[in-house]
Amino acid sequence: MPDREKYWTKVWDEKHVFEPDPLTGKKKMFVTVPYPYMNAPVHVGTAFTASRVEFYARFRRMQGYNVLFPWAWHWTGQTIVGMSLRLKKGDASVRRAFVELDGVPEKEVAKFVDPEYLASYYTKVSRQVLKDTGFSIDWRREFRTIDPTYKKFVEWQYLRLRELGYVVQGTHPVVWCPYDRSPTGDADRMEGVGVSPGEFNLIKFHLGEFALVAATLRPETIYGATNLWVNPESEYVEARVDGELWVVSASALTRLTEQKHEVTPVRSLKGSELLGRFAMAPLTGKSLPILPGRFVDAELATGVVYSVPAHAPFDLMALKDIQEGRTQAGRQVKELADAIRPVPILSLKGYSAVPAEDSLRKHGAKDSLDSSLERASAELYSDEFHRGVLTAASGPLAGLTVGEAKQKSAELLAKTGRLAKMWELTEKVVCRCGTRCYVKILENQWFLNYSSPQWKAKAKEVIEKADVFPPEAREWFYSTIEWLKEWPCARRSGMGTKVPWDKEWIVETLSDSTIYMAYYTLSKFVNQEKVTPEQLTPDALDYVFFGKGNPANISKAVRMTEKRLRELRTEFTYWYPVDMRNSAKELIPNHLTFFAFHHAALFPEKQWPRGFGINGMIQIEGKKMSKTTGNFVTWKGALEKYGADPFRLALALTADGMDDADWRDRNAEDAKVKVDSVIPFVKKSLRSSVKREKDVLDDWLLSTMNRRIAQVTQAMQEMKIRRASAAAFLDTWNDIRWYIHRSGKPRRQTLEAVFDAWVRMVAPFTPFMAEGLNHELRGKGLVCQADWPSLRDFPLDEEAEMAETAVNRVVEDARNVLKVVKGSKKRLNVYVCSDGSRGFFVDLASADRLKIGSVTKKHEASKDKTNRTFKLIYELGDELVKKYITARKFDEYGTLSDAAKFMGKELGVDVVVQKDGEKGLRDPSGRAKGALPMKPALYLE
RNA sequence: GCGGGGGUCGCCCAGCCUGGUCAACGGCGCGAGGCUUAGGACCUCGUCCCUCAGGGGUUCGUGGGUUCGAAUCCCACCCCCCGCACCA
Repeated sequence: MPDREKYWTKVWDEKHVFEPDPLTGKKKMFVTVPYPYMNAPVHVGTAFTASRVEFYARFRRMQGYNVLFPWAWHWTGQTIVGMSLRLKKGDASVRRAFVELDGVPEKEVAKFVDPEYLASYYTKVSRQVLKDTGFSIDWRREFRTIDPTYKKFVEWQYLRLRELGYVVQGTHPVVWCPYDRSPTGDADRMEGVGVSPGEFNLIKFHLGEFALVAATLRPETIYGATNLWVNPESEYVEARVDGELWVVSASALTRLTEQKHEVTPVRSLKGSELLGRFAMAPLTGKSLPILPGRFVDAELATGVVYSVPAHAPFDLMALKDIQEGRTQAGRQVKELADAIRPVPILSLKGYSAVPAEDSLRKHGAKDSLDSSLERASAELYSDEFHRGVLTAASGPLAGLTVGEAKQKSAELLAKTGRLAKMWELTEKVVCRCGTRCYVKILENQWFLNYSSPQWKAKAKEVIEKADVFPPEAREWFYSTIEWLKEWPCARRSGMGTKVPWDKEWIVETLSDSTIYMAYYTLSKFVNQEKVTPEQLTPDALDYVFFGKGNPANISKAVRMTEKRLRELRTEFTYWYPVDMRNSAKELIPNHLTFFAFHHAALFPEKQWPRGFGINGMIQIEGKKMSKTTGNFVTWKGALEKYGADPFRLALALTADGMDDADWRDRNAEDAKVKVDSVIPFVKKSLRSSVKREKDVLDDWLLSTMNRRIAQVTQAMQEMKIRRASAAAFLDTWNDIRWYIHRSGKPRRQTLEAVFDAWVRMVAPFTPFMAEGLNHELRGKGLVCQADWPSLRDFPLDEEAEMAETAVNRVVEDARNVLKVVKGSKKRLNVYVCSDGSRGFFVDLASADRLKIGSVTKKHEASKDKTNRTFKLIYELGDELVKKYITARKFDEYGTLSDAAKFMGKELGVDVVVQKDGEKGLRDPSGRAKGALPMKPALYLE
């Protein structure tokens, strides 16, 4: 860490500048960012999101707000525990990620088998990184989400939510890992990401007194069934299921148990024992042979399927496997298979009568285990679903579309009593631990009832009343609120807070982080050891956060002084509500909306969040950041490579709105060069400056500063960090450069005033450099505590601005001409328009359309310029024209004459400015009379 | 599929809400010149096409439409990104 950064960090620290306490009468600003999850060190994505709040915090502080920017660490949940576990089991990829991507030393990794150690290590590293980056955080309020006091807070929150009826119990199917004994979300899966439970139809085929139970998603094909498939190698069972006798795979039986069916096994048998027997189909009454299907997965649904070879590539192929000898079969079984012909039951344009045959030909599968059959099935099914119509072969389903027939067939089957349902995964799902998952019905789970219309309405109100930056994000919140249903808010495993009334469960991590911002007001006291976990009873917290109850009695009950208790309350009411919460857009559909829901439920309107800031995701060198591809940059890595200020500036300049931010080394290097050259530039400029009276250029620069300050202020208030930082850092710099270039002899007093404002404008972005520069310019005080630049110090001067515009327009026009004109030219004649022409322009621009006639009458001499003048009025634009009309004192001729030397230098020719209508005019080509206001005539010779 | 956001002159991106000031801001890259012992950095200019007078032509995903006038408004279509839940 460079000395400059170390020095100023220490100064900020010693002066406690970022440790705000309630100050009566001072306006406050409470800004937050979601705490990062400590299964990894913070990375540039975290930095991007958090830096937006950091810039905003520093900006608001300079605007005079008492700003609180706290920080904490997210430890709760399954992920950290899961990673520890995987490491313990010797998973090489986790270890590699720790060492190679996160940069953890080997001897530390060894200790990561303890999840709390893992999290504490990353917390330690990340905290230091944030400090080194110069974040203006009040570290006195730091906490981890497994702290006993935090748990007290969450317990209290859930007790109250439950009392309000927002926590309900329910029974739902989940993707389940029997090894972890826990639901398996996408993040926990090795295979089958995105797969969710679906309901399969179980169709019972009579097999003696038993039912051979086949599973299908396509009951509408029942009329095309020619046979049944079982896997000859797999275990099957005869069992009593919900009072009936079923034959299903052994695996199916355990899963049926998990789905709350009543199950008693009778005897097991091998799949092969079923081969060659016949089972009777419902609806059709056909007797269908049971054949060996090697593709049948006993772990999926019932391990029995029925065969529709006309429409299912798998079935047709499996049949051919037997017929062509690829599947071993006894003679009797083979004869049965040989006799089977596909039975088409729907017509499909673009296919022959047996679509599965076409499909097989197209995809060229070699046997029924060929993986291409997956694709073939999906494609054929999609076509059939969208375009297929059931034929007469389907009896009562004839004429229906596949979608309609699906429903109708299920109804018909249900009527015969030969339909049951079973939850199943449409694709194989494997847990990170390597265990195959299935669907389990979880009973008596706890849910947050986001379905409640009243709650939804209130949450919507929270968003409606808050600022949302950028405004496009608002719609996303509304649709999320509409769309949210019951959210399972408790889990069996992982770190976290136990559900206070049901200690078997742990509050799920997205649900324990919804109102914790309130806890920052308390954590200060906890860290100062002024409050213990035991004191944070629900009653005490009711008082602190709701103002409920009698503080005298409560303080006695929890053995805390009443004064202290009231202090906690004061701290909360001072800081709340949250004024700005910023996060990446991916959190809109969950965390940020939950945050709105929970505040709506628990707090009165005046404590609802006031502002939401949303940013895009981070990309690295134009590609998605990803640990698996190694396209990953840690915050620490970037910080050490470029230094705090360049890192911050590069982040600020990356992106605005919900656009994805692209982290590129080049940009960071560029930012470093820029940051490093500010102070030398300022020093050099001041050295070259002179003490003198103000001229029009000084007025121009001061006026331009006014506009920059306004622009930056506005952008910051709208969380347009990129725009703000670009204007503050780069555009202002260019303005100053232009002034120096244009003026030749910059005025010292002007530069001093401008630099003084500039250093304050860039301070939120590059605070270390700014402190250093401020120290050199002012010699004392801290720029982070200085006032934000005031517009009043930089008067607008429209005439000075117009003068610069006039000069630049001439230079631009002349360049155009010089570019086109061949031959060497020595002298540029600039003819400013006559007063008459100016009067005509003014009258024409201010006249309304109908009175143009009288204007032209008044200005006989300028009449033939009417069209060109109108065109010019359009070209200049309303704003400039208005300015021109009001600026009576503006002297175009004087301005351009004064700038003649400058223009000459820029253009490389002598510039002579004259005014049309003056006597002694030198006008060899007769162009002078064509001059218009802000558009002098030019003549090169 | 559903929901949200986008597609702009080599690249990144501003403009779009509130139509004309838009060949379209800014940055990067590239080219020329300056500065410098040299390089880097820095400064200036140029960077869609044509043009010996400040002009003209063709552009803002595609195709239509509204309008005197559309990057901006309307309709349809194509493409990209994000989210879609027992998980941070």
